Amino acid sequence: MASSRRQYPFHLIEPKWQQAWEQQQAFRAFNPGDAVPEGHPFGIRHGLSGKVADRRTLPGKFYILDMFPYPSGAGLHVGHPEGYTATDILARYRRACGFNVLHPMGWDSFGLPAEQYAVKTGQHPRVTTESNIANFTRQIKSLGFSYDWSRELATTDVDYFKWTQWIFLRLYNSWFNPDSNLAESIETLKFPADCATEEKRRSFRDSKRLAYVSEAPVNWCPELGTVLANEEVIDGKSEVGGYPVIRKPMRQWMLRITAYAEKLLADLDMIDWSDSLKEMQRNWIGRSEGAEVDFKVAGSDELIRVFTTRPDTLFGATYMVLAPEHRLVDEIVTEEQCDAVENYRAHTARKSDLERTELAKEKSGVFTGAFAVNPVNGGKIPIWIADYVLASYGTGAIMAVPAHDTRDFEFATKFKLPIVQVVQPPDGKTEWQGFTDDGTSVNSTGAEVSITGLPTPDAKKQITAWLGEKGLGKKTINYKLRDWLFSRQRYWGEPFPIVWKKDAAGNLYHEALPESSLPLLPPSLEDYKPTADGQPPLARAQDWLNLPDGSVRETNTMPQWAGSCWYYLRYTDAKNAQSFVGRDADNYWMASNGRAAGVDLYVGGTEHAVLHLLYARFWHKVLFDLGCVSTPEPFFKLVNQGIILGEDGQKMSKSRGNVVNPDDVLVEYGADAFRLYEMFMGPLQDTKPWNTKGVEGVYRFLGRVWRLFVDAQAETAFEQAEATAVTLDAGLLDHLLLDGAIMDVAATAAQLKALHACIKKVTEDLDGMRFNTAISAMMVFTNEAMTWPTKPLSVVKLFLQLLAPFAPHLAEELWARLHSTFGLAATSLAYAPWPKFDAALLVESVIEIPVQVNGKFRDVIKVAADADNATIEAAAKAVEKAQPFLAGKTIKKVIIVPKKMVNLIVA
RNA sequence: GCGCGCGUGGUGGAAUGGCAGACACGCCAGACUUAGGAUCUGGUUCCGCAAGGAUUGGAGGUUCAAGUCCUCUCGCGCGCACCA
Repeated sequence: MASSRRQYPFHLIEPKWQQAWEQQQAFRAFNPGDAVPEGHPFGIRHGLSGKVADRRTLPGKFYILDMFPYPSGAGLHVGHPEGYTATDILARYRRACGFNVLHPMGWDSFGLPAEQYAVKTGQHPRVTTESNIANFTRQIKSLGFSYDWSRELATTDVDYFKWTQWIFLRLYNSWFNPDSNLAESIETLKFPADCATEEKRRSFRDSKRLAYVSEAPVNWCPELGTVLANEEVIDGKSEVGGYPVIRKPMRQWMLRITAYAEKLLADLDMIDWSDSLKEMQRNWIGRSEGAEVDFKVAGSDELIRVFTTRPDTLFGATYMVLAPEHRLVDEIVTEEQCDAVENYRAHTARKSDLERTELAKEKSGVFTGAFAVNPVNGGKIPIWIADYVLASYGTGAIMAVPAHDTRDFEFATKFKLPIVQVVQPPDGKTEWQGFTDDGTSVNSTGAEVSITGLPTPDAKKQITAWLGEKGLGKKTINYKLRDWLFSRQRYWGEPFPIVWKKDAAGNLYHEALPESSLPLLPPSLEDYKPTADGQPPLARAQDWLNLPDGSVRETNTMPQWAGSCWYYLRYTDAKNAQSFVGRDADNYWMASNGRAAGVDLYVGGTEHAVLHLLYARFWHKVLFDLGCVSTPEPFFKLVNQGIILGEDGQKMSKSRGNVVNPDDVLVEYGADAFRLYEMFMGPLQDTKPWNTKGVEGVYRFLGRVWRLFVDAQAETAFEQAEATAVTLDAGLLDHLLLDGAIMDVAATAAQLKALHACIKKVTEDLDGMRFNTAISAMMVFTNEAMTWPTKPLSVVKLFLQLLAPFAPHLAEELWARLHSTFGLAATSLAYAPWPKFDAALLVESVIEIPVQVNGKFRDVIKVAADADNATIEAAAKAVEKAQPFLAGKTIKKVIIVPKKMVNLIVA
């Protein structure tokens, strides 16, 4: 701090305006039906002051959303405000353009760290969470973001998670009807004829719900005493602490996201996300088209169904592989092979999924002793088990075509299994062994069917059709996407509104609580650890757990993703007590704006490219099918901000000691400089290193803007007054006077041109989210304006409007001073109409045109803007610097691009 | 391995197929100054005294004209990764 003199008194200006905005609720967004308070700047701008707004009188909406943060104990890092600054600039810009802007902030506040702290200290997670939220709020507010804080929410708010639980009940009470291709109420489900008893009907219904129960292996960490999400497990160890994690089957709640695989894939086409992001979602969904084919087991009635994307290679199937867990393994294994198979299965069962994939570069497997019959040619092929076939994908069994599949090729090579060519590569030179691309079928003729000679796509079609006719197989689509494991054995999450009961036969079954019983609060506990026998912490609360009628509550809680799946909807109607979101609010804020629909702009880190964004799209689509929301997609345009690296170009981390704390930067340079620097570093989407010298650069720019407006002598007086003042308050700013060169005079043509060039550039760059070049345009303007002997009021005023979204505090202060000095009516800068540039002012009468000789730049000529080609050609030929290259040569051709350039082609 | 993206001064980065390096950092020189780590002015891609030449990872190509379009290649980053 002591290192240098302040460029300008941001330490007084910034708190002053932050308070003013808060007092005025300047950035409150109004819903249809809201009364706009008398004198609110939004009301004044739009003629709604003191009136009740409705859809007809409200201007068009613009919904700009940040991914809400998890309020960690570490506080904000410089990566958070990068996206927040970008959205804030755009929110302020859109407001100035006349939109009704929704720009909210909230907290993704359930989560493991607060719970682990609770386990260690006994401190209730809510206490930790609230103090972290308070710290995040302070930091975010100190940056001057124009959030509508009246809509603030936290996923841990009872009024919020009540509705998260409500949405869960909607999922629970719905099924996906393949005929309508929609989620529907479970009441519309038709029972098959054999569902005679209530038990059977219940079990059938439960098997169709979008939220259902299954036994699935989970990542259990005995040391931490908790289950971890897949993304919390790295190399078989817990991300926190590095303790071993084992796979353990447990009763789990699942959400049937796979029912939406096709819609989640297809609807990517209607939204404006980056190609790479869409690609990540497509990869995750992993659609693949192929066929299911049934193979008979020789000497048995059993059929083994395989999935293949290459039915055209069926004639080349020389063996078959089942996943070790495949249910038919026990049925078909021969006595001699029994021990070997059992050993192998036991061995793979001990491996985690990770070990099975990453460590098993070398193929392994065991022969079962059984054989299958290839349906196309009757050939007997051996059946193996191997862990390179996954039980969870396709049918858990494959036909192996070693000639044309890399994995099968490796396996066959290792175990000396036959390799038969059935595809000829298109060019004769390519080796057919291991050739996996399209080619022409060969050696593919059987007694009943032949595809020899057909190109791969035709061969696929033909063989699939034949299989279908014979009832041996059919065209199938498979997805990598799995159903979503939705339960966690934790305390600090939403409890499931579910109870367990026993039927007459003593079988457990689940039942939803009625909506009227929501919210279901978690019990208070002394100890947040799981029980000794591994039950989730909620099982400790006996009073809570056991209901008077003998039923028992579900003890799992929902994962952190649950709350973030719908928070953007709640923001539109954050205080609604009757509904998760009101129909009018949803209709207004999520309306189409003439394009797809939903949130107009969503900005956040790429780490949520798949999980959060896929989960939220899924919930949204279910709610859409059920008629609860009006749009099929939640987020129309999505932008990922890049990562900010440390000054050393490395990822910021405590251990490297290269973490930049926004609080420190703010003390030294102020919020406006911080915001400006975050945007000036480079394109929003890029990864880029922090550089404190760069902050100083934009800080100096703000200082130049300050000196453009403020009288130098008055500033010296102000500094002396400040030095002797007992208390520092904004009143000291009244010592400042505007620079005398700012006058209410007509602007020169050059001044107007500089201004309007700046308006044009800043406007276009804001529309394209090119913040760095917009800032550079304002620097260019300032550098030029510094040289002006007089600074016309009309020009510098408009410049402040351009600056306002970027450096709102400084702009507001100078705006207010300008208005008071010239006796103008005080208007709110935040709602002042965005300036329009006048293209006529940018037109030059004389323009410079580059002259090239043989495509090489030699000089520029100055000609009238409307000069004809003959004039330009003559001028170009006369250019002095071109003469040495023209001498003694004939000009063969002259290329003139009007107003752009001249190219003289010589021989 | 597959997919996506990116390679421009000492640095961050600009450039609808038409004057490469805007703007900023850093550096150099000067002015003001007791002082400068404030401010202001000028310079700053490389080679060359200059004229001029070279130059956007590398090699080809298309074009009157290529950082920009095409092909190949090298390097970096991200994502997925035995998905049949």
